[in-house]
Order: sequence, then structure tokens, then C-alpha cells
Amino acid sequence: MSESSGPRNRARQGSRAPLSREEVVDAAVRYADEHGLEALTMRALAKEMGVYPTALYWHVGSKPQLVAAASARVLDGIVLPSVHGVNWDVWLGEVARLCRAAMHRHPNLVPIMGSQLAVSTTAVPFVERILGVLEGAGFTGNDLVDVYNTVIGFVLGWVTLELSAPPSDAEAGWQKGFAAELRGIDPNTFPVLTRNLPLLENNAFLTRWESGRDRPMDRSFDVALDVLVRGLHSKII
Amino acid sequence: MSESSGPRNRARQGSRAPLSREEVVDAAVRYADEHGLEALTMRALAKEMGVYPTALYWHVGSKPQLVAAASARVLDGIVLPSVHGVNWDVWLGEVARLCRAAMHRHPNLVPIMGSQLAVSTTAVPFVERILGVLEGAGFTGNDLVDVYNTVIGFVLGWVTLELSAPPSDAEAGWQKGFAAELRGIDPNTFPVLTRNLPLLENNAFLTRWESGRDRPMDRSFDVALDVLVRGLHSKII
DNA sequence: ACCTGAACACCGTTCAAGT
DNA sequence: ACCTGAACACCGTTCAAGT
Repeated sequence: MSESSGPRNRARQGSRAPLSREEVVDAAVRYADEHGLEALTMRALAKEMGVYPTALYWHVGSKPQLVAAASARVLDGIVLPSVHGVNWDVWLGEVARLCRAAMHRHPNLVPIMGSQLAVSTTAVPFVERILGVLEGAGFTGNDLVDVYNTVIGFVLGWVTLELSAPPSDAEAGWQKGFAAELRGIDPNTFPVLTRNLPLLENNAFLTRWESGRDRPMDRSFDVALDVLVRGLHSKII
Repeated sequence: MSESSGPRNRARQGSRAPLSREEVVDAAVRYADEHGLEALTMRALAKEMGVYPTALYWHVGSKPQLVAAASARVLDGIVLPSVHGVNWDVWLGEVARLCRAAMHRHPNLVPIMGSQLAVSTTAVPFVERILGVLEGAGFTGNDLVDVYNTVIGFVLGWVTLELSAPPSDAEAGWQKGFAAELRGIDPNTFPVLTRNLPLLENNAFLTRWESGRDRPMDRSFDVALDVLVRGLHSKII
């Protein structure tokens, strides 16, 4: 149909201000937030922006580059709290919660963010603050490096897992089947699981059928954070 | 070219034994291991198996289902150690190391495993063992659920992040640019980072340009594991 | 500098048809 | 039951051409 060809969207007819790279990436973030990552297509995004698909290439180079730039925006909105008059451990907790909140705001981009290496230094101020606080807590040298990796890997990794989604394919109703399978396990071979199933089902990794998007694991995250901080404390002296 | 159409691969001419679902998933795992996830195509896999692309659909339903099944194989090879005569914390450490090793064996499937909900109960025996050990350590009820989530989320999440790869796009030599950017930061605004850069560069999340595939973060993982176990200990009493 | 428009080489998936 | 073979509706990307 000739109806679907060519950009006739929003007031872009006539001579418009040129696109900018930032504009394109912003639009990509919004599109992924709204329609999911697998719906984010150069062609679909172009149509949304009232432009020809190939126009995007001038600004972002390629689709992988666009997706990388979009996923790098996830942690962008975060403004780190001041360190003044607050203990390093509560500061770290606050920051962890901020990171988690930011990730929950863009769940469709988190899989990319979690599995792709950063290719720019936009996170440098963020890194500096964390390092400063950990150094203030008493970690230096390789200990500082390792503890930093512990914290970052824990927070970003844990929430990435929390936000796991069902395969884009999954037909409605697989959850029923999964839940049934779970409740049908043999109590003799799986006694602990059976005994704790009421608390576990849909609440724990590998025994849940809803994503953390729809069913946030708040309490478990709090515990995880507590375990992390206690572990760090015990390493200081 | 007519050369590329039709399956003329490995001795599948004449009447062969029929494909099985397991066979297809195995081939997918191998293909992803060898050529990367973005090279795993229904058409490419079919050609590799000496079969027409549409034949795969009879066995696996769709590509998302195939990829999900393949990524579920990552933790499959693990045989959990016995709990006899070993403390819960060292047992947990061993299991964490086994998980990490399995993930390092299939780095291309980890992003999927890390960002996709399990849709089958193949992991149930694994879950039972972990729960049993944590219960033996003294955790019950909601504490058990939360501590279990802490452990699983930590191990799988951390290693997922460790195995991050550069965007499939990235032109060779972006690493040089990234490293240069990093070394060019202002020492006055980023004093801690500057002071520790020799230890940090290419060794820490957000300041590295090589994947954990090629540059495993062994020492940091050990520390992270130690922090986790210490944190758990401090919650018991 | 920035965008159009056509074209190319791929995809996943459906469906009827064979055996 | 299991697979072929053609066909459809998409993709990302290149490139010459416009302004």
C-alpha cells in the first residue's frame, strides 16, 4: 500500500530543523520503553519520527550503535546524593536503590545494558563517586578494585536478573503450566522446595513466572543489599 | 547461486533418521558457541544441519523458543558436589564457582539466560539443593526465600555482567579510543579514579574494554564471593 | 550537512504439498 | 510423523541522488 511508504507523521513536512543524534537516541529510548526492544526497528523508529529509515544512519551509524547509546541512557537520570554527614554504607544503599529504580524505569533496555560493555566514558563521574566512598570506607589498591567490582556487579547484575522477561514468544498461559509443573513435583525427592513452595512460588528466581517488572522483588533486594553491606563491613578490619 | 539452496550438507541424503528436538537444540548451542548469537539464524542452523529451514519449526516451534531452550542448557552440565562433611559456606562457594565456569563455557548464551525468565522446571533439582543447604545454615521462611534470591541473583547476575561483550557493531580500535578517553580525564575533578587508574583500567566494570570472556575477573569474583558469604554469616545469629 | 528513494541481501514464518 | 519448496512480509544497510 502506498499509504505506508514515506514519512507523513507529525509536522515534519516542509523544511524542518535537522535531526540530531541526541534526538534520535531519545526517540529510541521512548520507543523501546513503550513497544519493547524487539519492536525497535530502524524502519519503525523512522516512521515514528516522520523521516525515512536511511536518514537515521547519518546520525547513529548503525542499529547496534543506536541500541548501545539508548541503553547507556538508563543510568543517566541518576543524581547521586551528597556524601556529607552520611555513613558510607547508607550512602551505598541509597545509590543502589537509585540504580535499581532507574533500571525499573527502562526494563526493556536493561538486558542490553547488562550484557554489553560500555564503550564511552559517560559513567566516569558515577565511578569516581563510588570509588571515593569506598576509599573513604578504608579500601585501597586491589582491594578497592575488587570491592568496587563486587558492588557494581552485585547491584547491576542482581537487578538485571530481577527484570528478566518471558521469551518474546511465550503464548499466554504458559504460566499456568509452569505453576502446575511446580506444584506437581515429588515431595519425597524435593522436600525443602515442597515445604517452602507457598512462599517461593512466583517469588524466587527459577520458581517465578512473572517478571520483576510486574512483580518487584523489593524485600529480597533489601536483604541482598543488607548482606552486601554486612559483608563489606566484615572485610574492613 | 543455486549452490546455496537446499541442504546438501553431511550425510543426510537418502532416508535419514528423523531429527529430534534435542538434536536441534544441541546444534543451536554449538552454533551459538562457535559463531555468536547474532549469527544463529534458523536458515544458517538448518544449513549446518543439512536440512531445510522450515524443518526446524516442526521440532522447536519458533526461534525464540529455540534460543530459550539453548540458553537453558548453560547450567545443565553442572553436577553439584556432595554436602557431606563440608560446611554450608564452602559448599556454596564451590557451587558458585561451578555456575561461573558453566557460564564461561557458553558466554554467547549468557545474555539470554540472564535476561529471560525460566519457562520450564529443569532447574528444580538445582533449586532444591541450594534451598536445602541454606535451610541447613539456619534460614527459614521468608528469610530463606530472600537469602536464596540474594545468592542466585548475585552469582548469575554478577557473572552475566562479567561476560558483557562489546556491541556486535564495534569497529576494531574503539578500545584504543576508550582507553585514551579514560587516561585523558581531568585529575582534579576525578582524583580517586586518576590515582587508581593503573589498577582499574581494563580491570573494573565501566572502566574496562575487554570482556570477561577474554579477561576473566577471577580475583574480583573471589572477593565478591567472600563478601557474600561473610554477609550471610553475619545474618545467622 | 542532511535527507530521499531505490535497491540488495538477508531474515522469521506460513502453508500447501509431498512421503 | 516429518520434511520439502515456494511464498510473504518483513529486516538492516548501501549508495547514488537530491537540496
